[in-house]
Amino acid sequence: MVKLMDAIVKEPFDREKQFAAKRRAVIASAGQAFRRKGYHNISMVEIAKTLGLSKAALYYYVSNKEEVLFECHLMTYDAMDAILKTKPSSVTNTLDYLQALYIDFVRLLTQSGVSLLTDVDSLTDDNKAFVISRRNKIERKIIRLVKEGQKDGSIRAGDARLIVFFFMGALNWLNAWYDTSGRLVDEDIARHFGEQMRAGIAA
Amino acid sequence: MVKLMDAIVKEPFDREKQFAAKRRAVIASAGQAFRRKGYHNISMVEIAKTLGLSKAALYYYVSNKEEVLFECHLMTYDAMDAILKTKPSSVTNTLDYLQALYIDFVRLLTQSGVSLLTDVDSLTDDNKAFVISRRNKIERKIIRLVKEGQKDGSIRAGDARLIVFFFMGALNWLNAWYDTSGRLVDEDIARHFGEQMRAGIAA
DNA sequence: CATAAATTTGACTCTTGAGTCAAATTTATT
DNA sequence: AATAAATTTGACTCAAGAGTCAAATTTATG
Repeated sequence: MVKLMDAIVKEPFDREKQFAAKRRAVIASAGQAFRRKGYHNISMVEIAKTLGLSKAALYYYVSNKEEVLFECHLMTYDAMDAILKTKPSSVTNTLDYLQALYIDFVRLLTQSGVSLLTDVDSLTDDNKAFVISRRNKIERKIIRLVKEGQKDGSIRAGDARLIVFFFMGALNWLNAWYDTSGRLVDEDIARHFGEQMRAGIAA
Repeated sequence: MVKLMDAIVKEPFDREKQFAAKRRAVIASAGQAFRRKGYHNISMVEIAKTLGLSKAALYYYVSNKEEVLFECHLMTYDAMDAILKTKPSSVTNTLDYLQALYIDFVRLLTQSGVSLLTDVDSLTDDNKAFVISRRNKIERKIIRLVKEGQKDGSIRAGDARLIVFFFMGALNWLNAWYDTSGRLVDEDIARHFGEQMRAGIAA
């Protein structure tokens, strides 16, 4: 068995970096599993074995299962925030910009290992609240963009919240079928989703 | 506490009907709970208490938890099949028909207690396969419709499968946020989703 | 190559929740 | 009211999986 963890060794040998990197690898790998089978259908032992570790070793990097789920969510929202920081490249209108963002979101979910997790209800109340607030923050940002687009005439009228829920739903659902329909090319999905999203809201 | 089960008494007194009705009530109530908190975050005891029963009584109607989840899925797909049986009312083109179907789907999810369940991975392999095959059947039917629409010129070109995944995703995701955003009116959601779906695929 | 810190492990404990069952209770019917 | 079937229950068993810990092993560095 190839031990995933071996790959991560950094050079001058910084213990903290090493540890942090392995920890990240643990979270990421667990995230994959959570997405594929669901949080409760995957055990810590399985997660450990996938990485070539024993359960006890896993707990050296992580203090409990829920923490892992929590950090998975954080990783995803960090990545989305990063995309949202991108400024509109030039004179494009809001619709164009929104479409570009959306395509980046799709790419994030298909190409990187990052996934939009669902099992929010399995989180502690505190963590759940935190994760939801981050999601809301992103949602609000996009809603604001839609409203702008409605002002500058590039996006058609209608409840901005519903408009956003619709296409963000399509995005969220991606993870549910993406794994199992291999014959679709990532970039094709991104392009197509970008177009269908745009057509759905263009003025 | 109001015992939900009391409401269901039928008249001439048919034992089988009575039993079947209560059983359905159990499944439906459990389905609500599954949707709200997730299959694994709700115990059989909780489901029982919601109905004013003890766990043991619950097991009089149902042989195990997984069976309940399975039947929830079946109920949903039955309802969707029923909608899909609706023939296009008159001379409308395929796009109009598809939009009408879609609006009915949204209504199904917002107005009735029926919900699109996610925890497919918590099912037995057999049941999982069965449920997925039913979902695929529905998906294929809709894909076929899209292709028809592309032929008759009402729907724009593009990979029919991706087109369907997109708007069905928006639909699936409804359940995730619907509960918690009460200020939206059901019929508004249906109308809006219908429009955005149509605009996204119209030729 | 000695050593101290970092990492890993096997073998545990403990909790939660699914599922069972014999006995108690309720109900429709005579 | 008596009774037989249907329904409900309390009090169990059992398995799975999360989390712990002292001891063993590996590793970077002098």
